[in-house]
Amino acid sequence: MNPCRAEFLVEDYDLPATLASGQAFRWREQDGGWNGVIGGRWVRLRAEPGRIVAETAAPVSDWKWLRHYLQLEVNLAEIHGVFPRGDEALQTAARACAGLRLLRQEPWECLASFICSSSKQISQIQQIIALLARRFGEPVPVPAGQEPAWSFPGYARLAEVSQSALRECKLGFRAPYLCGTAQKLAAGQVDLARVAGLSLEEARAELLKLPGVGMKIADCVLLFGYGFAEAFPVDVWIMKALRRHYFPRRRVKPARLRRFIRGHFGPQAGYAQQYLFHYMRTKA
DNA sequence: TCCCAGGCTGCTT
DNA sequence: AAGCAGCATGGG
Repeated sequence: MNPCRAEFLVEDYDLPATLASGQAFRWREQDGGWNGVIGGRWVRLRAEPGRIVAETAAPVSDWKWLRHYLQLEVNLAEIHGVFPRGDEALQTAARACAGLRLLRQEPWECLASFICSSSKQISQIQQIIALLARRFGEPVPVPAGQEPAWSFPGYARLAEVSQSALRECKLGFRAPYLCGTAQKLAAGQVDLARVAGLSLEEARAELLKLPGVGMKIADCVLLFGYGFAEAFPVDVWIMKALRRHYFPRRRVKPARLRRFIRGHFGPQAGYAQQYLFHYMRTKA
């Protein structure tokens, strides 16, 4: 098995911040690089000045899948350019998060990951996802000397797994959610491929049919898995940021908050959300 | 020991 | 529509 290597010229790409910002949960830092699995391929990424160096275990002839995952073609300046002008809090967060990008993940893995995420810290989500892959995924080739790695199990596989087996992967009360969602997908009651072609509202409604999926998790999948740029996941950190910057010492009702988000952040609300989230979590 | 974590569900008001 | 307990598990 010949390892394979490629270089991608990038401007304005903060790889560590991107891979560790709570969007994806399979990246591990090792010796100054990041090891992960994308779509059944082991990948190691390393940031160098002006470029990203990628190594795989298996030969690769077309790197389109990685360019897409990393969203290399996205122009961050254009995105920042449509943020609301007078919003100093957002501008500050965006400057502090320069080079942080939204990844484009496989929808099922993204969905399953965020079902596991509810009321968990990022480090614990990483542990859960690692346990699921090791136990139910398929081994993937890795270069000599590297830790073994597994693909993320498909929903058909998880649909035949017992809740107690999932609880052994530390899912806790989320076990029936992941189980139920996998079974519903396996039964064809929701089609993840079809979601990509729907409007934001229709797509969200479709995901909300799945057990364990509420507004927050649905918007995470819409943003990180499907690239709906206006999706705006609201978790406890974003709530803190919104209250601090936009509703100081006032109590905000959920309906009003949703209206504010829709009206204020604009067509790239998802990026705005990620910057506010990352800034609040790491720098504020 | 206590509080909290990239929440959702079902029940009450 | 809004508020809230309960749900596992582990970090700080």
